[in-house]
Amino acid sequence: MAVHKTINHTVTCLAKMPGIDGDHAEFDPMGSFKRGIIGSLSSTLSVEPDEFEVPPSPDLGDLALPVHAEAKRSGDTPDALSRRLADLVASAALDFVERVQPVGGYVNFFLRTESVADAVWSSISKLGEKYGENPSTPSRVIVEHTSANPVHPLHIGAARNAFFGDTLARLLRARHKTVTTHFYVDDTGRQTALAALAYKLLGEPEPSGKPDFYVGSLYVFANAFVELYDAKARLAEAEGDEEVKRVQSEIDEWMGVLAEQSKRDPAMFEALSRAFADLEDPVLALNQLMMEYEEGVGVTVKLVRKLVNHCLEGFKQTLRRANVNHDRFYFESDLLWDGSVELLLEKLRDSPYVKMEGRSLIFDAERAANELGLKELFGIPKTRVIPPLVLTRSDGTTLYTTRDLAYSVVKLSEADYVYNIIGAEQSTPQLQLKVALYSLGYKKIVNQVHVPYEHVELEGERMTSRRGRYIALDSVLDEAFNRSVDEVKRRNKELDDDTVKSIADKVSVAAIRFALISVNANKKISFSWDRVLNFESNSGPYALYTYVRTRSLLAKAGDTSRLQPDFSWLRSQDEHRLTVLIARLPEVVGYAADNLRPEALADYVLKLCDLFNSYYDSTPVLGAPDPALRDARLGLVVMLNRTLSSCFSLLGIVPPERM
RNA sequence: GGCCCCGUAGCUCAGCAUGGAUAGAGCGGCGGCUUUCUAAGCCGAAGGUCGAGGGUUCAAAUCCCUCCGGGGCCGCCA
Repeated sequence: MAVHKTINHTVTCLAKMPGIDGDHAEFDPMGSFKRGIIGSLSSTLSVEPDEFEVPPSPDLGDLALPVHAEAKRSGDTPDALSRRLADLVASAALDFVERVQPVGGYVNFFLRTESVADAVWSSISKLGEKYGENPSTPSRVIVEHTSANPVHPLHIGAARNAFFGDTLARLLRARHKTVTTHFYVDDTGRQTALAALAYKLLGEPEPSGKPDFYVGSLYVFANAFVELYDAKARLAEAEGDEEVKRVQSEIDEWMGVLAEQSKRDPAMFEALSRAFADLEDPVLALNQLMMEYEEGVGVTVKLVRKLVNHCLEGFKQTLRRANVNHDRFYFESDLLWDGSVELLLEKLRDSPYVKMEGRSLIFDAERAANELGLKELFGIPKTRVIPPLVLTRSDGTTLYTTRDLAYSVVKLSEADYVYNIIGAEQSTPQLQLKVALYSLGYKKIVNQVHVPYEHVELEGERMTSRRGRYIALDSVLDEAFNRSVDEVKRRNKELDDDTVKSIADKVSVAAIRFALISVNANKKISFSWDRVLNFESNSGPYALYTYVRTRSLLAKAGDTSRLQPDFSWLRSQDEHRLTVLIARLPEVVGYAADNLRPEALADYVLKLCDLFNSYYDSTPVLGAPDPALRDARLGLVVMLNRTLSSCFSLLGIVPPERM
């Protein structure tokens, strides 16, 4: 076909131009156009592809090259320079450039719809579901995410972490990185010991109900009983009215927690209040359990691992439901038992930046950072003071960050880059960790990045797992599912129950993932049901709905596999804009992955949907007045369908065939 | 007190990395659209001292400084 000759001609031409990577042209149509333009300017000016901008309005073109800076360098006026460059590009008569226009210091390029569509069509024909991938330098990457303490169900805040990490991993794979996702199981801390203590007191029964919820209940009770014991002891020794008042209010607070939790699980409350009352000293029992687990004492190891695995089983069920995947669960305790932590502690004890204070070991991160020039290396201001890091408790047991040092060494031995999705409140310890490891000679730690995210708040307060005050991801999934079932039934009365459920399942996950991923990670999210159950514009379900419209069109069109559209028929503004936007997917993927900003992809999806829905409303596809026009529009729908599918797969959502 | 993050329309958010062309969406409110491919949709009008003030620049929501408001962290939680 003539059309296909044109495509191949365009692509080969680009591939032969200096500095153009043939393989890359196949992945990134827009990039190849930029390179083509750069080629036509090369006699006068050297331009990088990323100097191009997207004009603020499509009326100004599809690509813009700002020349203010160059004009300043060369002593030209921006106006004169942009006119000169525009003439240069025009005289090159690039077949994909419809028009070049110099406007106030910019050179604006209007691309030919047909050329862009041909390039995307060719790319999609070759790549299929890989369209959107944007290869970069290959490297091994570990993304650690979720990593919630295995003592309570995943709440909606942990879900934000999980969705962010999972989406980032998908984006990095689209950059052709070799990605391994890790869930770091913090099974050695005080939190786990609390739940384990309660579990032991009950005689290690099989959990009733979903296991992570069962463990979560143990944890809230254990924590409350221990806090109460501790507070009461302090009350006995409290001096002065103010002190007494303060401790008393703490006691009231924990009594309140017990009351709330006992309503949820009266039987467990009864059993545990007796068991804790019988304990001579719960704090002592707790510390002993913690110590035994760190030392690897057989019965304790069995107990804690059993409890932790119950909780992880619950996590896995929930995460599977939400399409979140982890390649590996890494147990923190293993690092203690195989001597990795001790090895690091030995090195640290010899470090000039470490000293004993009282009975605990302290690392002077500020001095280390200053003497080794690490603030500059890590890109933080010189004025930022890094507080000292406590490495061991007075009883010799380790703290979270200390164990995390050993874990970081493991991760860096297995990957070139490490992204840790961890709450913003841990910025300081994460920085201390980098300084400590660098000071011990682990220079590769510069490649470990703490990716901070802010919390999901509940009615203006932080959710607290310790007090049992949180919204579980399971509850949100359930609620969204029920709501989706209603909506699907209302619109599709003829569907059988299984189909309805299958659709509702996809819609609900899309709603939640989309809602949480579309807000920049360093902004707090205030949880509201309205937000996560939003099925209208700017939502996951809206995007799915748009996709379903394309599905439905394609299904009605019959077999499109041999479609050979002549895109010269695409002449409307909407068609042009849609085509150009579709062609931008690879660069959006590149941007989102490289800048750790998955929300950019969500934003892109919404733009595509808005444009298409408006087009759909105004323009008949199947009923187009001419068969060739129909095929061209159908071809556009095929490309949009492919583009949305690729986006969904990157966002971890699965589109239904109808809804 | 020191440090980190946030502050854009009534509400929820894009845009800020690499300054650039009239600051964009959605929700809510207002007014319309369904004999036509799924109305979870579309179209229209309204709504902004980009927290405040200074500075750098031909050009600042974007960079720098100060201040205000909210959140977080600051020695044995994670």
